[in-house]
Amino acid sequence: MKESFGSPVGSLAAKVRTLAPSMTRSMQRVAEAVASDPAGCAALTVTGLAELTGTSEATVVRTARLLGYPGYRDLRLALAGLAAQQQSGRAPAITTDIAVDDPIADVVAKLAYEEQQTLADTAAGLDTGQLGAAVAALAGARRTDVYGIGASGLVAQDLTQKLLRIGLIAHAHSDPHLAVTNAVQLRSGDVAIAITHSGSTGDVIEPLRAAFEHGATTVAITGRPDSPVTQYADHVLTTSTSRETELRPAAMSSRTSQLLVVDCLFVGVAQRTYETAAPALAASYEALAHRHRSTSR
Amino acid sequence: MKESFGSPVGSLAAKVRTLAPSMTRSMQRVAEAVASDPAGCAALTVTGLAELTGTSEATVVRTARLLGYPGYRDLRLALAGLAAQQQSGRAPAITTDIAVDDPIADVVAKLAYEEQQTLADTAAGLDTGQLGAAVAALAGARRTDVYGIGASGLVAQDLTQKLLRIGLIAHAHSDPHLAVTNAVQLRSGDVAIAITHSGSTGDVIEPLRAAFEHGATTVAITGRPDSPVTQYADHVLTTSTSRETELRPAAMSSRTSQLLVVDCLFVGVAQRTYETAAPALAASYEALAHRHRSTSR
DNA sequence: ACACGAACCGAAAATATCTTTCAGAGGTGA
DNA sequence: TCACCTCTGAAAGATATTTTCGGTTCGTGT
Repeated sequence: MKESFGSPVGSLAAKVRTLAPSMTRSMQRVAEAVASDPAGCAALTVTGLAELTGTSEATVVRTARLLGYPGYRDLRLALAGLAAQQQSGRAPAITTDIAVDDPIADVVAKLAYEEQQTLADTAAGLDTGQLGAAVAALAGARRTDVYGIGASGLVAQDLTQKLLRIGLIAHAHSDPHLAVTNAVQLRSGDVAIAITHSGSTGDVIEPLRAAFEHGATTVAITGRPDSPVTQYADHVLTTSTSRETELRPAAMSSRTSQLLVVDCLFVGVAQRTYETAAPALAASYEALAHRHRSTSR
Repeated sequence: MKESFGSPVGSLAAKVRTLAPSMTRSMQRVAEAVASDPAGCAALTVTGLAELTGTSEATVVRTARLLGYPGYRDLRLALAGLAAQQQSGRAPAITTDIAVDDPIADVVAKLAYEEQQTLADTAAGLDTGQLGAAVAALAGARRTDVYGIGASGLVAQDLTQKLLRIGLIAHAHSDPHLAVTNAVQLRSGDVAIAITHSGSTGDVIEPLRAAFEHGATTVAITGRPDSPVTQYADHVLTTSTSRETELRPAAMSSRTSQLLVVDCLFVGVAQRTYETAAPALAASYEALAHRHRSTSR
């Protein structure tokens, strides 16, 4: 650990210019090659660079020394660093929508970027007071019912799976009739959660309303804090709504957003019930282990 | 495969995580050293790194190979690049795990940050060649079956819902018996997709195998590119594996990662079948409209 | 013009670094 | 317990880098 790498990297081009006059002709050729294409040169060995510049290995090493590195090896390392910086400095520029003719690599980048954006927006817009209240209710609930339909139905199931894993009693409903029938069984101390992006999915509002009227604590996870579903919700958790495009329907970003909220609920509840949650998690992990074929390791 | 050198540099930590389980003990030591201090390791020779990790040169080289570089020299170059990037990119603040006594606001921030990280890692690690091949197969398939169990089952359903929306024929199976019974109906030109984080869930492997043996095009979405499931997969899509903690089980990040892959598949297919996909999307949107109560706006 | 010396340059030797091979250690399943 | 198989590091082998050293060029003084 004797040596920090050769000086602030960005200055390489400048250093070449400064030192150029004091260089011999062949060294100048090497220096210029290095300055004009750091990435390319980083891929070359001494011999390669010597050939490229029409000089010898010795000259390459001399140049490296002159530029302030102990030898060619270290110059090369610095070059790789420089190349990486240039690379990353290049614009993120993924501002445009996904187009029909985008190459697949762009699709991946854009989708990832947009979902990241959605997460950031959701986290920023989430009311921690409401979240805390919902967590408290869940942690103390006798049982919990979750309503969701379509894409939101999957989120409802995700939440249910998680809660079951830490020993709580939870059910997900996507059949509106069954949901209502179950909702009327709820009473004070129980929790009902409705998940709907639009906030106006009748099939989800009805069961929440039934639960609300029977005295259960109700929670709505929706992208529209002013929508009908919030009428019957004691606590409203707002998901973010991002601009939807033809190739990226709203369902996609709302799902990401809803899942983050659900995760927050889960972790919050797990914290509050840590004494029972931790062993329950461990137990369910154990139980699954034997369902996996032994792998290569 | 064309793959330029050492792939997008930022993905190194992620690659270490996905590959770690398939590594031997000593290789893991090396990989961990490299991931935790890229800059430091870039300054070391093979011998130095071998000594530091208490292993041999051979092991260091083996590790470099496993990480996808032709040899240690190239790993070292990539490391130097990574170090330079970190240097300039200055790390964000939230590094610690979620603790039992974190206030709820921190939980939100940390979860959002970690999921963003997961997305970035996944995007970086995704092989666009494989993805493109899978998309092509899906776009031309007579029918598609998707297998997934537990948390992955929800992802399977999500994919199915999406494909149905653009007019493709797709089914999600979480019952292993039914899945196999259906799988043997598949034939050349059909597609079967298995989703499993561990890659060794027997109940998901069996149906994929059946489909594979009956000539269907098979795709595996897994976090373990070397796991049993890939034996029967024509195309392997790798999801990222992030460090799991007690309060944030692996299922959480694997789900995020899987969903991104699924979204990419969907958008890719929608692009390829735009002529039919666009009207189908519009139609399903229309069909749902009347199920929503009119809102205040 | 010629001789001399100093700096420059590259071929090849010397050294350092990286890669491969191989045989023993340690573990696993029958 | 034994056979088998994988993991591991020591050492041999291959490359890459650095150093040495003698030939060449170019400028300078006579």
